Amino acid sequence: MSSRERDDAYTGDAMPDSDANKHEHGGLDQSALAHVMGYNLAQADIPARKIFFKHIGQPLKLRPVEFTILLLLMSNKDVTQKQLCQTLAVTAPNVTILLDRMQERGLVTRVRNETDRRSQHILLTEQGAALARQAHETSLTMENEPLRHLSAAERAMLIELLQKVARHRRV
Amino acid sequence: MSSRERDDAYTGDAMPDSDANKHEHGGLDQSALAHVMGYNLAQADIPARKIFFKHIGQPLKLRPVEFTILLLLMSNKDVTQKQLCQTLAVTAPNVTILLDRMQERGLVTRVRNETDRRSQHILLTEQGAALARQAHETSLTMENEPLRHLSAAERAMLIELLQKVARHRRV
DNA sequence: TATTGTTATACTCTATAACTATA
DNA sequence: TATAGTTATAGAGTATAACAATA
Repeated sequence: MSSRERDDAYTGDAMPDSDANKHEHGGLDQSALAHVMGYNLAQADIPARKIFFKHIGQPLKLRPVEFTILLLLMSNKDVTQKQLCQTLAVTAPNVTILLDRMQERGLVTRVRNETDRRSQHILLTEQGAALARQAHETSLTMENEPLRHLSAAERAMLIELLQKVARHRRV
Repeated sequence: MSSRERDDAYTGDAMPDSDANKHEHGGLDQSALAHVMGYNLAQADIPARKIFFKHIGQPLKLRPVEFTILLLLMSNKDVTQKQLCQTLAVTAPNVTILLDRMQERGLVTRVRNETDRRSQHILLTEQGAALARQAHETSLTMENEPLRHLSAAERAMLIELLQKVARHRRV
Protein backbone atom coordinates (compact mmCIF):
# COMPACT_ATOMS: atom_id res chain seq x y z
CA MET A 1 0.00 0.00 0.00
CA SER A 2 3.01 2.18 0.34
CA SER A 3 2.34 4.86 2.83
CA ARG A 4 5.39 6.53 1.43
CA GLU A 5 4.04 7.40 -1.96
CA ARG A 6 3.54 11.04 -1.18
CA ASP A 7 6.74 11.69 0.63
CA ASP A 8 8.14 13.68 -2.25
CA ALA A 9 5.41 16.24 -1.80
CA TYR A 10 6.92 17.19 1.50
CA THR A 11 10.57 17.06 0.72
CA GLY A 12 12.39 20.22 -0.02
CA ASP A 13 10.18 22.27 2.20
CA ALA A 14 13.21 24.31 3.06
CA MET A 15 12.16 24.55 6.66
CA PRO A 16 14.84 24.75 9.30
CA ASP A 17 13.21 22.22 11.59
CA SER A 18 11.99 20.07 8.78
CA ASP A 19 12.12 16.53 9.98
CA ALA A 20 10.12 14.06 7.99
CA ASN A 21 6.72 12.88 9.09
CA LYS A 22 8.13 11.19 12.11
CA HIS A 23 8.71 12.02 15.71
CA GLU A 24 5.81 14.21 16.34
CA HIS A 25 3.98 13.84 19.60
CA GLY A 26 3.86 10.16 20.36
CA GLY A 27 6.62 9.40 17.87
CA LEU A 28 4.29 8.13 15.17
CA ASP A 29 4.77 8.42 11.43
CA GLN A 30 1.98 10.66 10.17
CA SER A 31 2.84 10.44 6.48
CA ALA A 32 -0.42 8.77 5.50
CA LEU A 33 -2.32 11.72 6.99
CA ALA A 34 -0.02 14.58 6.11
CA HIS A 35 -1.97 15.50 3.00
CA VAL A 36 -5.38 15.70 4.70
CA MET A 37 -6.42 19.25 5.44
CA GLY A 38 -8.81 18.23 8.21
CA TYR A 39 -6.13 16.31 10.04
CA ASN A 40 -3.68 19.18 9.94
CA LEU A 41 -6.35 21.59 11.09
CA ALA A 42 -7.07 19.34 14.06
CA GLN A 43 -3.40 19.07 14.93
CA ALA A 44 -2.89 22.83 14.76
CA ASP A 45 -6.02 23.30 16.81
CA ILE A 46 -4.47 21.49 19.77
CA PRO A 47 -2.05 24.28 20.71
CA ALA A 48 -4.51 26.96 19.57
CA ARG A 49 -7.12 25.70 22.00
CA LYS A 50 -4.57 25.45 24.77
CA ILE A 51 -3.62 29.07 24.24
CA PHE A 52 -7.22 30.16 24.19
CA PHE A 53 -8.19 28.40 27.40
CA LYS A 54 -5.15 29.63 29.24
CA HIS A 55 -5.59 33.29 28.36
CA ILE A 56 -9.32 33.72 27.77
CA GLY A 57 -11.29 30.56 28.44
CA GLN A 58 -10.34 30.09 32.06
CA PRO A 59 -9.70 33.64 33.28
CA LEU A 60 -12.78 35.11 31.60
CA LYS A 61 -14.96 32.03 31.83
CA LEU A 62 -15.63 31.99 28.11
CA ARG A 63 -15.93 29.11 25.71
CA PRO A 64 -14.60 29.54 22.20
CA VAL A 65 -18.06 30.07 20.71
CA GLU A 66 -19.04 32.57 23.39
CA PHE A 67 -15.84 34.49 22.77
CA THR A 68 -16.59 34.53 19.08
CA ILE A 69 -20.14 35.73 19.60
CA LEU A 70 -18.98 38.56 21.87
CA LEU A 71 -16.46 39.77 19.32
CA LEU A 72 -18.93 39.52 16.46
CA LEU A 73 -21.43 41.56 18.46
CA MET A 74 -18.69 44.09 19.13
CA SER A 75 -18.26 44.80 15.42
CA ASN A 76 -21.78 44.34 14.12
CA LYS A 77 -25.14 45.98 14.64
CA ASP A 78 -28.52 44.31 14.47
CA VAL A 79 -27.11 40.81 14.62
CA THR A 80 -29.75 38.09 14.48
CA GLN A 81 -29.52 34.53 15.72
CA LYS A 82 -29.87 33.35 12.16
CA GLN A 83 -26.71 35.23 11.24
CA LEU A 84 -24.85 33.67 14.13
CA CYS A 85 -26.03 30.24 13.02
CA GLN A 86 -24.62 30.78 9.56
CA THR A 87 -21.36 32.38 10.59
CA LEU A 88 -20.57 29.86 13.31
CA ALA A 89 -22.07 26.81 11.62
CA VAL A 90 -24.02 26.10 14.78
CA THR A 91 -27.64 24.96 14.67
CA ALA A 92 -30.43 27.28 15.72
CA PRO A 93 -31.34 25.38 18.91
CA ASN A 94 -27.76 25.53 20.07
CA VAL A 95 -27.48 29.25 19.44
CA THR A 96 -30.63 29.68 21.48
CA ILE A 97 -29.10 27.80 24.39
CA LEU A 98 -25.81 29.67 24.10
CA LEU A 99 -27.55 33.04 24.13
CA ASP A 100 -29.79 31.96 27.01
CA ARG A 101 -26.69 31.32 29.04
CA MET A 102 -25.04 34.57 28.02
CA GLN A 103 -28.21 36.45 28.76
CA GLU A 104 -28.55 34.92 32.23
CA ARG A 105 -24.99 36.02 32.79
CA GLY A 106 -25.88 39.56 31.87
CA LEU A 107 -23.71 39.74 28.76
CA VAL A 108 -26.36 40.18 26.08
CA THR A 109 -30.00 41.11 25.64
CA ARG A 110 -32.45 40.17 22.93
CA VAL A 111 -34.59 42.87 21.36
CA ARG A 112 -37.46 41.99 19.09
CA ASN A 113 -36.99 43.38 15.59
CA GLU A 114 -39.95 45.72 15.05
CA THR A 115 -39.82 45.56 11.27
CA ASP A 116 -39.95 41.76 11.29
CA ARG A 117 -41.13 40.54 14.62
CA ARG A 118 -40.03 36.98 13.96
CA SER A 119 -36.40 37.90 14.47
CA GLN A 120 -34.51 39.50 17.31
CA HIS A 121 -31.43 41.66 17.52
CA ILE A 122 -28.75 40.55 19.93
CA LEU A 123 -27.18 43.41 21.85
CA LEU A 124 -24.20 43.57 24.16
CA THR A 125 -24.91 44.89 27.64
CA GLU A 126 -22.46 47.27 29.30
CA GLN A 127 -20.95 44.28 31.02
CA GLY A 128 -20.89 42.25 27.82
CA ALA A 129 -19.19 45.06 25.94
CA ALA A 130 -16.57 45.39 28.67
CA LEU A 131 -15.88 41.67 28.60
CA ALA A 132 -15.71 41.71 24.80
CA ARG A 133 -13.16 44.52 24.90
CA GLN A 134 -11.08 42.70 27.46
CA ALA A 135 -11.19 39.43 25.51
CA HIS A 136 -10.33 41.22 22.31
CA GLU A 137 -7.41 42.97 23.94
CA THR A 138 -6.07 39.68 25.25
CA SER A 139 -6.55 37.93 21.93
CA LEU A 140 -4.29 40.46 20.22
CA THR A 141 -1.17 39.20 21.97
CA MET A 142 -1.87 35.83 23.54
CA GLU A 143 -0.58 33.85 20.55
CA ASN A 144 2.67 35.76 20.18
CA GLU A 145 4.79 33.75 22.53
CA PRO A 146 3.52 30.25 21.72
CA LEU A 147 3.68 30.96 17.97
CA ARG A 148 7.02 32.76 18.09
CA HIS A 149 8.57 30.13 15.81
CA LEU A 150 6.39 31.45 13.00
CA SER A 151 7.49 34.71 11.46
CA ALA A 152 5.00 37.53 11.13
CA ALA A 153 4.85 36.82 7.42
CA GLU A 154 4.16 33.14 8.02
CA ARG A 155 1.38 33.90 10.46
CA ALA A 156 -0.19 36.36 8.07
CA MET A 157 0.10 33.88 5.23
CA LEU A 158 -1.39 31.09 7.31
CA ILE A 159 -4.37 33.17 8.32
CA GLU A 160 -4.90 34.33 4.78
CA LEU A 161 -4.89 30.77 3.49
CA LEU A 162 -7.23 29.58 6.24
CA GLN A 163 -9.64 32.36 5.32
CA LYS A 164 -9.39 31.37 1.70
CA VAL A 165 -10.45 27.85 2.64
CA ALA A 166 -13.26 29.12 4.84
CA ARG A 167 -14.54 31.74 2.44
CA HIS A 168 -15.43 29.29 -0.26
CA ARG A 169 -17.67 27.02 1.67
CA ARG A 170 -21.22 27.13 0.40
CA VAL A 171 -23.19 28.50 3.36
CA MET B 1 -14.80 51.25 20.49
CA SER B 2 -16.95 52.25 17.58
CA SER B 3 -18.67 49.22 16.23
CA ARG B 4 -19.10 50.93 12.91
CA GLU B 5 -15.54 51.66 12.06
CA ARG B 6 -15.42 49.11 9.28
CA ASP B 7 -18.65 49.98 7.53
CA ASP B 8 -16.80 50.87 4.39
CA ALA B 9 -16.09 47.20 3.95
CA TYR B 10 -19.82 46.76 3.49
CA THR B 11 -19.72 48.04 -0.03
CA GLY B 12 -18.70 45.93 -2.94
CA ASP B 13 -20.56 42.79 -2.18
CA ALA B 14 -20.39 39.92 -4.67
CA MET B 15 -16.67 40.17 -5.02
CA PRO B 16 -14.89 36.99 -6.01
CA ASP B 17 -12.09 36.99 -3.50
CA SER B 18 -10.72 40.29 -2.50
CA ASP B 19 -13.28 41.57 -0.05
CA ALA B 20 -12.32 42.66 3.41
CA ASN B 21 -13.62 41.07 6.58
CA LYS B 22 -17.22 41.40 5.58
CA HIS B 23 -19.76 39.32 3.84
CA GLU B 24 -18.68 35.96 4.88
CA HIS B 25 -21.39 33.48 5.76
CA GLY B 26 -24.07 35.38 7.59
CA GLY B 27 -22.82 38.72 6.34
CA LEU B 28 -21.04 39.65 9.55
CA ASP B 29 -17.89 41.69 9.91
CA GLN B 30 -15.27 39.36 11.34
CA SER B 31 -12.48 41.91 11.63
CA ALA B 32 -12.23 41.66 15.40
CA LEU B 33 -11.57 37.94 15.06
CA ALA B 34 -9.49 37.84 11.92
CA HIS B 35 -6.19 37.79 13.79
CA VAL B 36 -7.09 34.85 16.06
CA MET B 37 -5.57 31.60 14.87
CA GLY B 38 -8.13 29.47 16.69
CA TYR B 39 -11.03 31.26 15.04
CA ASN B 40 -9.61 30.85 11.56
CA LEU B 41 -8.87 27.21 12.21
CA ALA B 42 -12.47 26.69 13.26
CA GLN B 43 -13.77 28.47 10.17
CA ALA B 44 -11.57 26.44 7.84
CA ASP B 45 -12.62 23.31 9.66
CA ILE B 46 -16.24 23.79 8.62
CA PRO B 47 -15.73 22.88 4.95
CA ALA B 48 -12.99 20.38 5.84
CA ARG B 49 -15.39 18.44 8.04
CA LYS B 50 -18.08 18.59 5.42
CA ILE B 51 -15.72 17.10 2.86
CA PHE B 52 -14.64 14.38 5.26
CA PHE B 53 -18.14 13.29 6.19
CA LYS B 54 -19.32 13.26 2.60
CA HIS B 55 -16.47 11.13 1.26
CA ILE B 56 -15.33 9.06 4.23
CA GLY B 57 -17.42 9.62 7.35
CA GLN B 58 -20.76 8.57 5.93
CA PRO B 59 -19.84 6.02 3.25
CA LEU B 60 -17.28 4.22 5.40
CA LYS B 61 -18.97 4.83 8.75
CA LEU B 62 -15.87 6.41 10.23
CA ARG B 63 -15.50 9.34 12.56
CA PRO B 64 -12.52 11.64 12.10
CA VAL B 65 -10.62 10.12 15.03
CA GLU B 66 -11.29 6.58 13.86
CA PHE B 67 -10.07 7.48 10.39
CA THR B 68 -6.94 8.95 11.90
CA ILE B 69 -6.27 5.89 14.03
CA LEU B 70 -6.67 3.57 11.06
CA LEU B 71 -4.20 5.56 8.98
CA LEU B 72 -1.72 5.80 11.83
CA LEU B 73 -1.90 2.04 12.30
CA MET B 74 -1.35 1.62 8.59
CA SER B 75 2.03 3.35 8.76
CA ASN B 76 3.25 2.34 12.20
CA LYS B 77 4.15 -0.87 13.95
CA ASP B 78 3.74 -1.63 17.63
CA VAL B 79 1.48 1.33 18.28
CA THR B 80 0.35 1.63 21.91
CA GLN B 81 -2.69 3.39 23.28
CA LYS B 82 -0.41 5.80 25.05
CA GLN B 83 1.04 6.87 21.71
CA LEU B 84 -2.43 7.41 20.30
CA CYS B 85 -3.32 9.52 23.33
CA GLN B 86 -0.34 11.78 22.74
CA THR B 87 -0.68 12.05 18.99
CA LEU B 88 -4.41 12.70 18.99
CA ALA B 89 -4.59 14.68 22.24
CA VAL B 90 -7.33 12.37 23.45
CA THR B 91 -7.45 11.11 27.02
CA ALA B 92 -6.66 7.49 27.85
CA PRO B 93 -10.23 6.53 28.81
CA ASN B 94 -11.54 7.84 25.52
CA VAL B 95 -8.95 5.98 23.49
CA THR B 96 -9.99 2.84 25.34
CA ILE B 97 -13.61 3.39 24.37
CA LEU B 98 -12.71 4.22 20.77
CA LEU B 99 -10.63 1.07 20.41
CA ASP B 100 -13.33 -1.02 22.10
CA ARG B 101 -15.72 0.11 19.40
CA MET B 102 -13.24 -0.51 16.60
CA GLN B 103 -12.42 -3.91 18.02
CA GLU B 104 -16.07 -4.93 18.24
CA ARG B 105 -16.34 -3.91 14.62
CA GLY B 106 -13.47 -6.19 13.73
CA LEU B 107 -11.08 -3.45 12.62
CA VAL B 108 -8.33 -3.83 15.22
CA THR B 109 -7.01 -6.26 17.79
CA ARG B 110 -5.04 -5.63 20.96
CA VAL B 111 -1.99 -7.72 21.68
CA ARG B 112 -0.27 -7.58 25.02
CA ASN B 113 3.32 -6.35 24.75
CA GLU B 114 5.47 -9.21 26.08
CA THR B 115 8.46 -7.06 26.96
CA ASP B 116 6.32 -4.67 29.02
CA ARG B 117 3.07 -6.32 29.86
CA ARG B 118 1.45 -3.10 30.98
CA SER B 119 1.05 -1.93 27.41
CA GLN B 120 -0.59 -3.39 24.35
CA HIS B 121 0.09 -3.16 20.65
CA ILE B 122 -2.82 -2.21 18.45
CA LEU B 123 -2.95 -4.15 15.21
CA LEU B 124 -5.11 -3.78 12.12
CA THR B 125 -7.12 -6.84 11.17
CA GLU B 126 -7.43 -7.84 7.51
CA GLN B 127 -10.69 -5.96 7.44
CA GLY B 128 -9.22 -2.97 9.22
CA ALA B 129 -6.30 -2.83 6.81
CA ALA B 130 -8.66 -2.97 3.85
CA LEU B 131 -10.77 -0.16 5.25
CA ALA B 132 -7.66 1.87 6.01
CA ARG B 133 -6.45 1.47 2.44
CA GLN B 134 -9.80 2.49 1.07
CA ALA B 135 -10.05 5.52 3.32
CA HIS B 136 -6.51 6.54 2.48
CA GLU B 137 -7.19 6.21 -1.22
CA THR B 138 -10.27 8.40 -0.93
CA SER B 139 -8.48 10.97 1.19
CA LEU B 140 -5.92 11.53 -1.53
CA THR B 141 -8.40 13.19 -3.86
CA MET B 142 -11.51 14.13 -1.92
CA GLU B 143 -10.33 17.69 -1.22
CA ASN B 144 -9.33 18.48 -4.78
CA GLU B 145 -12.64 19.73 -6.04
CA PRO B 146 -13.80 21.70 -2.98
CA LEU B 147 -10.35 23.28 -2.58
CA ARG B 148 -9.84 23.94 -6.26
CA HIS B 149 -9.63 27.68 -5.63
CA LEU B 150 -6.34 27.08 -3.84
CA SER B 151 -3.36 26.42 -6.05
CA ALA B 152 -1.22 23.38 -5.40
CA ALA B 153 1.43 25.68 -3.99
CA GLU B 154 -1.07 27.33 -1.66
CA ARG B 155 -2.32 24.01 -0.38
CA ALA B 156 1.21 22.79 0.20
CA MET B 157 2.08 26.02 1.97
CA LEU B 158 -1.03 25.88 4.12
CA ILE B 159 -0.34 22.34 5.22
CA GLU B 160 3.27 23.15 5.90
CA LEU B 161 2.33 26.10 8.08
CA LEU B 162 -0.32 24.12 9.95
CA GLN B 163 2.27 21.46 10.69
CA LYS B 164 4.63 24.11 11.90
CA VAL B 165 2.01 25.27 14.36
CA ALA B 166 1.25 21.74 15.45
CA ARG B 167 4.84 20.58 15.69
CA HIS B 168 5.78 23.05 18.34
CA ARG B 169 3.19 22.23 20.91
CA ARG B 170 4.71 20.83 24.06
CA VAL B 171 3.36 17.29 24.28
C1' DT C 1 6.23 4.58 43.42
C1' DA C 2 5.26 5.27 38.53
C1' DT C 3 3.01 3.77 34.27
C1' DT C 4 -0.53 1.50 31.09
C1' DG C 5 -4.84 0.82 30.56
C1' DT C 6 -9.81 0.25 32.37
C1' DT C 7 -14.25 1.43 34.63
C1' DA C 8 -17.54 4.60 36.14
C1' DT C 9 -19.39 8.88 35.63
C1' DA C 10 -20.53 13.47 34.48
C1' DC C 11 -20.51 17.42 31.67
C1' DT C 12 -20.41 19.64 27.33
C1' DC C 13 -21.35 19.79 22.42
C1' DT C 14 -24.08 18.93 18.60
C1' DA C 15 -28.10 17.37 15.89
C1' DT C 16 -33.09 16.40 14.90
C1' DA C 17 -37.97 16.80 15.36
C1' DA C 18 -41.87 19.18 16.77
C1' DC C 19 -43.60 23.38 18.19
C1' DT C 20 -44.79 28.98 18.35
C1' DA C 21 -45.21 33.30 16.38
C1' DT C 22 -44.83 35.89 12.80
C1' DA C 23 -44.68 36.91 7.74
C1' DT D 1 -46.41 28.24 3.03
C1' DA D 2 -42.04 29.85 4.66
C1' DT D 3 -38.99 31.79 8.23
C1' DA D 4 -36.98 32.96 13.14
C1' DG D 5 -36.67 31.17 17.12
C1' DT D 6 -37.81 27.76 21.03
C1' DT D 7 -38.39 23.34 23.52
C1' DA D 8 -37.38 18.65 24.26
C1' DT D 9 -34.41 15.11 23.69
C1' DA D 10 -30.88 12.02 22.34
C1' DG D 11 -26.35 11.02 20.82
C1' DA D 12 -21.51 11.94 20.47
C1' DG D 13 -17.35 13.96 22.43
C1' DT D 14 -14.46 14.94 26.29
C1' DA D 15 -12.79 15.19 31.10
C1' DT D 16 -11.76 13.46 35.96
C1' DA D 17 -11.28 10.17 39.62
C1' DA D 18 -10.60 5.67 41.25
C1' DC D 19 -8.93 1.31 40.17
C1' DA D 20 -6.04 -3.14 38.40
C1' DA D 21 -2.01 -4.95 36.55
C1' DT D 22 2.64 -4.44 35.77
C1' DA D 23 7.16 -2.31 36.09
